[in-house]
Amino acid sequence: MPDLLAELEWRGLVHHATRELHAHLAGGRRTVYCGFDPTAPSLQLGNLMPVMLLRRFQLAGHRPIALMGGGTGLIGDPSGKPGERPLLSKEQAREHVHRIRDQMARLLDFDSPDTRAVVLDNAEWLAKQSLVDFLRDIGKHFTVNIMLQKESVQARLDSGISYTEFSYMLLQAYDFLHLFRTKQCSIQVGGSDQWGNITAGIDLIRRVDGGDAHGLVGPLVTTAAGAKFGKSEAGAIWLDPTLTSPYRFYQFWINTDDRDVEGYLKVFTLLPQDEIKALLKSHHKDPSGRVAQQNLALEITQLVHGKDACSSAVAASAILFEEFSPRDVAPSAFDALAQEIPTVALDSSDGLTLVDAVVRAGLAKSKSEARRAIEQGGIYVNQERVQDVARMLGPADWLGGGNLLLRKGKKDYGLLRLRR
RNA sequence: GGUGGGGUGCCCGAGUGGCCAAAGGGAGCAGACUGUAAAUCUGCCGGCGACAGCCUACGAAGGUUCGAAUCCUUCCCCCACCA
Repeated sequence: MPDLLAELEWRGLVHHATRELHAHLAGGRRTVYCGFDPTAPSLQLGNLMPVMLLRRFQLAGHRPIALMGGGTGLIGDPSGKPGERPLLSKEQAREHVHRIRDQMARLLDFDSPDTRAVVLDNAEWLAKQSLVDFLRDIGKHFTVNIMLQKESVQARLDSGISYTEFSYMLLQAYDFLHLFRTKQCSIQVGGSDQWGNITAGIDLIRRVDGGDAHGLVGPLVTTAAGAKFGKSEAGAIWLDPTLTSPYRFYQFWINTDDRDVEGYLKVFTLLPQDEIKALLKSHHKDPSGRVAQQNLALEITQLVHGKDACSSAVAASAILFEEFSPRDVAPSAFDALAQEIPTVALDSSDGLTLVDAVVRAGLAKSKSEARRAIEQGGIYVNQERVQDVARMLGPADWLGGGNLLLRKGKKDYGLLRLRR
């Protein structure tokens, strides 16, 4: 078995790990889990690092469990949150669990006989857990003193934390114990904010069962520019293609800052060390070639959205970002583009002003904003800059049977199509 | 419970009767430069608009005034110190 831990170290994926994890891993095939609370209908980029951790364990011969937080999601994890958050409704949680469960199908391997991934939902055991039994069997093993010392709680002591969120770590600890007992799961991984919750579980397992459990958390992924990782201007980048199109997803990675690309290749791709080193070498030699970004985008988009969707995203990017004249583009290319970039169908183009078109295409929130963009030279009709605020759209603007490509700034596109 | 301070645009933060759609900074957007990068520089940055202007905005509701973010009253919420 290859040395997984050394590999993870090299990738900068070990922010914290229990001391004997190395020996534990060397001892044979282990079962490892990571929890995902259904706070949103889809995983987002922030969840990708832990997912990839599971995947790496799996590739190294261990068995992953993706645990859906159908139960814990109802409580709310205070870790890393500045304040109390509204509770998720039970229906919402159920719906989210359902959708996230489906997403896992592509990210982990569910077929290999020895290391087949499993998806579980902690609602299965938490929902029917009796309060009295829980307090007697689990609660007794925690002192409030220790709980108060956890960073996630400390951070909230003056802004306030409800009893509900305060209890969260007990539930997560109990999850670990449950999986330890029923699935022989001995390792938990997660993001760096999960360390406190994970060690709570490890301690519980030792106290109650005298068991030996381990944990590992990855780094807090950052951007060189100091912005939150995984957010674009438009908000979070989702793994669900209906929430963030594969094209947009691909573009997100293509735009990676030079300073971040090395870390991202290591953290998010499955490319082997020598390939990453080679990529970085050519990247340093000629950053303007953006080989590293391209490979990064390609790898991750393929992994998350599949080969076909990825090729479409690449194709669309080629059409939009390589010199081309829209007037020469075949109508079928517009059909392809319509799948990738925000597209609006119109019934008629009568009396349509450019200002309205820009708003309709979602490139501006208001007419004022659209007007401003035009005045500042930021709006392009079929790749040609238009600065006339009063511009009307006429027949000459509609290409290939009713397509009009709008662009705002360097890389924000929208397609208008006439319905016929 | 008492006393003092405060709630301003996406965020921070100035403004104490008209010159305030509200200084300054950050974020964001556009332009130039470039490599769909970073840094830098320039412009923009409530809405509507025939660009003259109109409407909505400074915790909430009332009031004073020709005129209020700025004064008064009540209410809600924060913070500090005291007990």
